[in-house]
Amino acid sequence: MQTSSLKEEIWQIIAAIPPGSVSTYGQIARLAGYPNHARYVGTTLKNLPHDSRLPWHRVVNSKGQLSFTVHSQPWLKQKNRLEAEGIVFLGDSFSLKKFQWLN
DNA sequence: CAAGGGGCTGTCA
DNA sequence: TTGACAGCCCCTT
Repeated sequence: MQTSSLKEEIWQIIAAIPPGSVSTYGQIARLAGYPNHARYVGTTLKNLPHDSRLPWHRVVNSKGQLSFTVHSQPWLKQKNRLEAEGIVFLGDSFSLKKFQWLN
């Protein structure tokens, strides 16, 4: 279909992230063909409908940390989902090198 | 039609 | 090593 918007391209890519792996905003933007759109990826996820099935929790920043305020409600939620998939947290972050999605 | 903002990133000190 | 700053582009008012 005519995915006339970057938003849909981004959704497609995120939907392809396998369980137990994570990806960064920059990586997703790059896969979509837009190297400098990392920020937009974040904005797009923020605007996702609540009934969306996208694994948005598998998207983190380049430091191996969650982009929310540490220990905040959404932060904990994302952390829980990741741990449920096998990601092991070391304090407030995890080893990005170890869990990042290799495409 | 024009302006502003955003769940980021990479570089420099 | 950690902290701070500016830049990137698309969508919504």
